[in-house]
Amino acid sequence: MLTNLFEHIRKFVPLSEEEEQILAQYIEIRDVKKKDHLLKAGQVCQGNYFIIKGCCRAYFDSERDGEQIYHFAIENWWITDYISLEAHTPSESNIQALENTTYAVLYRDVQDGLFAAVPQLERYFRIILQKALTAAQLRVKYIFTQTGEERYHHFAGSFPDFVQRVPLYMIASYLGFTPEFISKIRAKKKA
Amino acid sequence: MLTNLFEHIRKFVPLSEEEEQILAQYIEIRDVKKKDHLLKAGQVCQGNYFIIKGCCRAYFDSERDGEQIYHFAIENWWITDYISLEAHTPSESNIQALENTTYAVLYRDVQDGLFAAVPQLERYFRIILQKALTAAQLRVKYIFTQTGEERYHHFAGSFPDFVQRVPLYMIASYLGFTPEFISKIRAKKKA
DNA sequence: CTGATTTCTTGAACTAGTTCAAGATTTTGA
DNA sequence: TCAAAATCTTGAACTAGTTCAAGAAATCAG
Repeated sequence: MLTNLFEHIRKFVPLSEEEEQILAQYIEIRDVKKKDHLLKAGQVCQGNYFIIKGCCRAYFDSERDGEQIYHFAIENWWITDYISLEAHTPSESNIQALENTTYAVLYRDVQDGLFAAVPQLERYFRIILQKALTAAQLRVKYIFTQTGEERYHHFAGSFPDFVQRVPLYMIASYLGFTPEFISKIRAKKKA
Repeated sequence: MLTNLFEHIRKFVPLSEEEEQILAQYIEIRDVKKKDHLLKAGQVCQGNYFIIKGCCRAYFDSERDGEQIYHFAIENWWITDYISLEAHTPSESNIQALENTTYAVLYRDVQDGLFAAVPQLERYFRIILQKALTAAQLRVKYIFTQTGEERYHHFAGSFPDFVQRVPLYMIASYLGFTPEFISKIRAKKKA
């Protein structure tokens, strides 16, 4: 069940079979159905979620324009609300399954114990976080230097899987514009 | 000279005096004058910069709208181009001093050696990166849920130091709009 | 298989923020 | 101390993307 996670970790740091065993004791595996929530606004986020099978989105409800999606995750991606996780404050965002999903949870309150037992996991997360930060900076770059149309084509080119699996109006939300606008872009392309 | 850095590290992990000595051997201290570059587009970014005294910006040249600033740093902030640093590819961005600046460099190629010598620094960077990622997610949130006007007031409220130290047109760039627009916002407030 | 729900499309009126251009003010370096 | 450079302001014309409204198409649960 945790094979995905073990392999993902091995891309960055060594991990023996004994260490796999230890890790497994610190991790909880869960299932959610499509549309169920891994985290709801108001709850304090308790951990980091690794998607084993399925697809999720993280979003907040903004009074102005309904839901604003800020992150997607599919197989082998981590997803969480760092704001809530770090500050121990109630989350302002929701994490929801877009398909029936199996995921692993690493709870915040056991994380340091795990790092003490398997020190190179501290390194693994350092590397993962650095990659996530790189991606976040790149995202800001694209938001500011590309038009909506360019951003849509760029995203569709970079993540064709998402365009398949996720409704277009959610991609519109993630990219920061309206579903109507995405429709108009596509209409243009056919012509 | 490295007192700032040592204290910053101690906010997150313990650090003995012997470890300070070791760390100091891995770090290089540099000075740049206002307007000089810590990193220029085209160079491969070689390390992570910690601002001891001064103020810098990171930006790329976009053909569409001139310079796009994606990060500022003042005393006790780290700044680098993770995209270039991580992929070992020529940077598309520039890091420039906005004041005469003293900074510490941790070079990529000695970083692992340092972590081996002082393991809790791996943890320090994990924590720092998590905070940076949180900030980056928050930034995307604000970009998408607030109007330009709200974003300006929010930024000015959260980072009054920057509004003092950095020209307004650079803040406009960082927030993703034009200097003219920021002028109009301020004109409105006075009225 | 079928009605209900979810997702996608289209068009017309609209607005937040841009662009261009020019002048005013502030800061800087020699 | 003063000219040059950098920064900030203002107004008028403009545009990328929104909003609203309504219908069409696709998907889903029972």
